[in-house]
Amino acid sequence: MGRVNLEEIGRMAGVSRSTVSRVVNGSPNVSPEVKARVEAVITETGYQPHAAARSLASNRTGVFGLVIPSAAEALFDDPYFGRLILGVTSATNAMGATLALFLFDQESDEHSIIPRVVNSGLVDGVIVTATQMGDPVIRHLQRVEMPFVVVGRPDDGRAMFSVDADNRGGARLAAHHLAGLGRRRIGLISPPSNTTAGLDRRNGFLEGLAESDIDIGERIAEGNWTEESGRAAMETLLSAPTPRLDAVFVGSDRMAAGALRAIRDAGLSCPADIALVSFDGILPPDQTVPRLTSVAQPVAEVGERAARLLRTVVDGSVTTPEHIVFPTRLVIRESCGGSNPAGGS
Amino acid sequence: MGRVNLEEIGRMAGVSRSTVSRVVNGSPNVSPEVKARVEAVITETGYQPHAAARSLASNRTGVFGLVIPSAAEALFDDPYFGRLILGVTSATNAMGATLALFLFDQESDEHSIIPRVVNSGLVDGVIVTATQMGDPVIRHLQRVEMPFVVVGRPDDGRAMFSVDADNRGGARLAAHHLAGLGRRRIGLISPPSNTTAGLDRRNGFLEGLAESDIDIGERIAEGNWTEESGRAAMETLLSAPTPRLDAVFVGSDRMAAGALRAIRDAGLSCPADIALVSFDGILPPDQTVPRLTSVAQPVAEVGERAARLLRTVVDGSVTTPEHIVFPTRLVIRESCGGSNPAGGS
DNA sequence: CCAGGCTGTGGGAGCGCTCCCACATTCAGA
DNA sequence: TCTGAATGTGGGAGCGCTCCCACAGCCTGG
Repeated sequence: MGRVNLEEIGRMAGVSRSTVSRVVNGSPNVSPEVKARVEAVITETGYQPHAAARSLASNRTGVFGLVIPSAAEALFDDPYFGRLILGVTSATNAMGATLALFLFDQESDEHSIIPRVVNSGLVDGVIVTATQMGDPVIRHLQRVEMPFVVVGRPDDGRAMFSVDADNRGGARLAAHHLAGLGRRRIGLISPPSNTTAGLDRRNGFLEGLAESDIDIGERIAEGNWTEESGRAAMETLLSAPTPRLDAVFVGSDRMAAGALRAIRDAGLSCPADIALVSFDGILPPDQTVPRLTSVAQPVAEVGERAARLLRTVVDGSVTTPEHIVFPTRLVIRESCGGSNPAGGS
Repeated sequence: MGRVNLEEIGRMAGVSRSTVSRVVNGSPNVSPEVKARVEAVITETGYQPHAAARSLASNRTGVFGLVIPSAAEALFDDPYFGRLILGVTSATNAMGATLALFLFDQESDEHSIIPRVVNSGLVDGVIVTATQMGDPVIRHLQRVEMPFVVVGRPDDGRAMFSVDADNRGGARLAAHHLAGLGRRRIGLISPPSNTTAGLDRRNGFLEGLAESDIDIGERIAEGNWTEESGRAAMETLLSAPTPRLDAVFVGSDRMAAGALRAIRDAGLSCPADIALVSFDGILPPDQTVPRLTSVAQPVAEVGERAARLLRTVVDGSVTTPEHIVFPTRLVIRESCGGSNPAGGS
């Protein structure tokens, strides 16, 4: 079962290299009998086209890159990236493509790897995630005209493709929900404001509060996605002068887990003293007490869609920038102290 | 900055294609002046060798595969895989290689993807993880003579390379520790026994108990790595006829989180009523109350080592199977109720 | 003084494909 | 009947490298 090539398959089937190639690639204009004969030989020999030869000749590799810049260490404690990868691989598997993963645990990696990847023809295109605003990776990709899709909302989004969840709308929902439960002294633990996702959740929430005629006053703190930062932020909010807040929106599940600890450590109860709604809907529900009411975003679907969109960009069937936004929805559990029409989980 | 090739670089530097190739690949027998001249042109043009052309000619791709078969969905809730990927990418980044990720969320993927990957010359070799005993993937890799390294202890390990953590030794430590704290009615929540890691942890623990002259009796249950299975297993142990156990070893951090919930739900306290030691040392400590005493394994190091080992296998500098085992160590926190010499965290 | 080795360089061949054009055959329409 | 398209097939060229051999020039030792 040593490697065979097109020529050899052709010899065995009594046709030429070209005809075998046409069969392999599903080109038209091959007679049914010949096609069947060639396919039989292919199955019999277990023939697989040589990836390098194919991509040298055709200038396509069938490999997509997934780029996760900066702070990889911290990121992997968040189930978000696992889910995203799962979504992307599910799409690439389905379309017979291969996923190459590029993580930068150090700034230096970024500068050495990006040029290598981009100029060596290793990948047909890349999916870029989790970029901070003004991230140089995106500018670099634009400059060299490598096809790419951004996961998230790019800060300068006119000239590129992106797939995002409706952070703004979801955060508004959270505000309305807390207001609807009668809470009035509502606080916010915002995700980092140097990311568009962070900004959108923050602004959407403030917008929602405004619509409910609630003034947030000074009850704003900011975290950096980590559990510890959520705890610290909650502590800050709790130490503010009275009256104490009676509800809080936390910009991510992981930060919410930290915030819950701070609430408990302060001798308070969630949801009785402080109602909490978070964002992501991604933590296994039973991992926290009480279980989190959270705005759920469809992370795996985002990844899947990004991969499929990238393919259309790569093969040129779509050329005008598309911005796909997935809806988010409020999943009500215990931490908000509100009603749960559906019965939970 | 359109693609330039070797020939063109050569023309610009006044030398031949071959000489440029020698410079790029660091071959000897290039005069210093010529080398400097060529390097200048390369820097100036930002030249990068074309990956496909190179691998077509040399039969090497510089791409390593990481294969994670079966049950990907569940797996990504466990920080284990994130850490492993981090370790692997850190090594591949350092050696200028690229990582291709192969996840099988469905059995069917496995059968369609493995042959494609293996026969298309897409990767130089693969790292295979988390295989159940008797997994066909490994046999397939052996049959086609694709270089590979197993993460974990292969059930039939004589003829292959592997990198593992000392599951058995770590579990023995756990047994000795609980025994040393004076606990006598000790139970076990074992990881699945169709994995070598599960078997090793189970056997190591039983071995440690035997060395401490403790009989485990009927106090054994088995989980499947998930938090929920840990909860269910603990429930089973607690519902057994008296006398109730006073300590338990849980085969993974995630299962331990579930077990803690079962203990709490039964109105019992950890560590006062039941001391608990788990395995992995991978969960952020503050994620559980009380914080877990756990046998820590160096997951990222395992991944890093596996990648480096794979490279030596691929380039033929190592040919006799090597089995690398990383030591594990007991990290004492609160859940065992024992002394913590180092003061925590 | 010359055979035989090293050193540095150039260029041919070929890796296994895809792309394109050439060509044979068939078939429709004028 | 003949022209011209549609259909099916073969083969040349070339993608950008690496590998290997050829060869010029120089140095060494008998």
